[in-house]
Amino acid sequence: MARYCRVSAQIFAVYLHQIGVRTGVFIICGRFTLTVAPEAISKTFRVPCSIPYFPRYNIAPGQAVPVIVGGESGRLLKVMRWGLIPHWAKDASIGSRLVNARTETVLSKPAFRDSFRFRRRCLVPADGFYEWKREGKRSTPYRIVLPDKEVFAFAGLWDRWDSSEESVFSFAIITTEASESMKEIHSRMPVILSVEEEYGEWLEAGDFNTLRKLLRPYEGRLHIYPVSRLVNSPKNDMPELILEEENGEP
DNA sequence: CCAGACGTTGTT
DNA sequence: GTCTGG
DNA sequence: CCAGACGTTGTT
DNA sequence: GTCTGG
Repeated sequence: MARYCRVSAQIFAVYLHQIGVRTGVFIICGRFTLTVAPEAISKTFRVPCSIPYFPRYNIAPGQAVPVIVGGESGRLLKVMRWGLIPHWAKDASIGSRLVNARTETVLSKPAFRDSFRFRRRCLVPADGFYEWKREGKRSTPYRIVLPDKEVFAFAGLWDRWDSSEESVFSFAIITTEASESMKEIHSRMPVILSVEEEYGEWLEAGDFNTLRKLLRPYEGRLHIYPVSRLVNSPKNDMPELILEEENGEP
């Protein structure tokens, strides 16, 4: 088994560049966390995973993110940009608006339906995500994790965009209405998949009923807790962002 | 026919 | 106010 | 999601 | 690329 070491942000950026994620046109960036080791991703999603160990506490749209896609020869981990650029787009900037896709309309929207139909579906590994609760003018960030903080996946869609200069792979995260526990914070939530059967179905199923069944609010137990406002800025990416605050409102 | 959009979120 | 970038 | 920009010219 | 609006 290969061993991984923690690498600097600079080295990680170089690595992303090497595997085809260009920093020029976009990049390097909802919000969610992915702090687990590559071994955990590999084990949970049954996919070869050779990315360096680089915990991320504040992943924002526009950034390069590892996702899992299905393929003829099995699952594959691929780094993509968050913010789907449809293959027909004239320029990449549309991606900054296609960060989420609604479950309710995913089959009818031109930007998403082909990805849904033609198996350009992906799993987006995460071990938590942020939502902001609005209270008047104030908004407070919360982090949502599974009970044991284990890694899970958002249901995603991806596409490939080709310009004369480059090919960009990008994805969007599917949303649905909030579950009972999430409604305290927010009216919507990402689609969460957390067991192997769901992973397989989302990547490989051809039947729309099977797929739509997966796109429901997550009713399992969630741990929801307020975090530091430092998370507001995508520039901040450090372990302190996911600490439990002592007295409720941070 | 061509032109223009193609998306979600939340708030007023 | 609204869009783009992260 | 939030933060930050919101512009053009010409020159290095 | 494909649909909607004019």
